[in-house]
Amino acid sequence: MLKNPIVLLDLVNRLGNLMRAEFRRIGSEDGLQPVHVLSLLFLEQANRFSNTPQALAEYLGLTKGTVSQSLLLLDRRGLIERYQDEIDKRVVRLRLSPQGEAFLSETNPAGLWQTATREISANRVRYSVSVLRTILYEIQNFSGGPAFGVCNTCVYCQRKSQRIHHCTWFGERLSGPETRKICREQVPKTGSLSASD
Amino acid sequence: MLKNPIVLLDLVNRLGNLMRAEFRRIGSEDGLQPVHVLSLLFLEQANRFSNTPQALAEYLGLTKGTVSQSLLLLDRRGLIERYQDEIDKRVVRLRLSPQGEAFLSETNPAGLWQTATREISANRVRYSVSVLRTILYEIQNFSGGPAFGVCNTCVYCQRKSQRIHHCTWFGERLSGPETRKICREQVPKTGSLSASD
DNA sequence: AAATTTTGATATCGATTCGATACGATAAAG
DNA sequence: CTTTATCGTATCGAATCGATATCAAAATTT
Repeated sequence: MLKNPIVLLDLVNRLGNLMRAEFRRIGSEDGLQPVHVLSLLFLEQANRFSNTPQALAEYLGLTKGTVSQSLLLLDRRGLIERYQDEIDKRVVRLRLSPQGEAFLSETNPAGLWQTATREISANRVRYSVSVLRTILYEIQNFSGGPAFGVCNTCVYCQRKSQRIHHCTWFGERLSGPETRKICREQVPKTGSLSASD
Repeated sequence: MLKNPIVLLDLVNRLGNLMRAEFRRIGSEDGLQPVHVLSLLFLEQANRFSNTPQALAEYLGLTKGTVSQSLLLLDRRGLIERYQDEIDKRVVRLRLSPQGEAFLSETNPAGLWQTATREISANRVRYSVSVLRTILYEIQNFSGGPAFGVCNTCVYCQRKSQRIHHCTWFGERLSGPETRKICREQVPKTGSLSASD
């Protein structure tokens, strides 16, 4: 009999393929490839420690050279903006341009997914998220790359008061909204990996 | 706050990207691209109603022309065998060649995934499978393509006796092992979508 | 039974991705 | 100050991929 983890892998692959096809459809009107849509979605979610070409390359599992080309295209189309980092001048920071944000809100690449998950209870979604996140974290352990988790489920994220959080990894203050973005240095709290969070 | 279904989508995308990179690594020694490894994995699992170029194209979310090229390469490398269907002579059937099977067993493309899921309980895997399968089925409803589920969780799969099953869709007998492969016409039983199966 | 339409698969072509490699600029280490 | 490492970009060749056209077989209609 097929081992259940393999069935799960098959589902992840297939859902990935389907969403890839959906992103292709979404982007085709504007001449964008799936990788471009994925890049825009990433930049929408990445926090200020993770909005670099390098981080995007790790997120997509591609080389930085390849990603550099995709970013060039997005820049030419005016969908993203690139600017130099103040402190480390080798680093390029990325953000969505107003057009990029408009593209996402108009096309809503996740629309199909949202429709498909409408009837699924929040509990079941949360449970699945915790399982997949555990797997992601394990894969990161074995293959070295960052896991890219949501900031507020990270061991380094400390809540100082109602509104103020602090990241003990980067040693910086975080606003509330910032703690809901995804970060390349995220290390999940053990509690956030269980089904009961 | 980010809606949980979006977090789940992000995880599926990211895991898909990572496994894609892993498949690239696996195939690189033999000059195979990720899509080729995915194709071999599909053929390993597809039942005899689903081992055609068309089904593979739907599974991968690619056009049949594109898939035809990939299959040509796999054929040239001797990893798959193609043969004409007896009844419908337009249809080409696909199967792994001995070399193809050897490739999968030697490289074990799912190895990283198996390692990463080792510590996760069978229950949690099953639960996640049921959630993702529900989503997959919903996406199929909206976008038209087949869902590719495991045969024995299908409404058309009837158990006649200890060893004999029957598919009321294709109207053919099925052996036990056959009911554990994936089929393009699979329609999940409602019970198999709940968390309690 | 003949003509039409549909379906499965392949071939060709151009655009684009992607990895490998090399390169330049900045930062860090010694 | 020299060396080394890191981040990003540029170039090139191989390969994917979609669009379109074509071919053959089956299904449908007339």
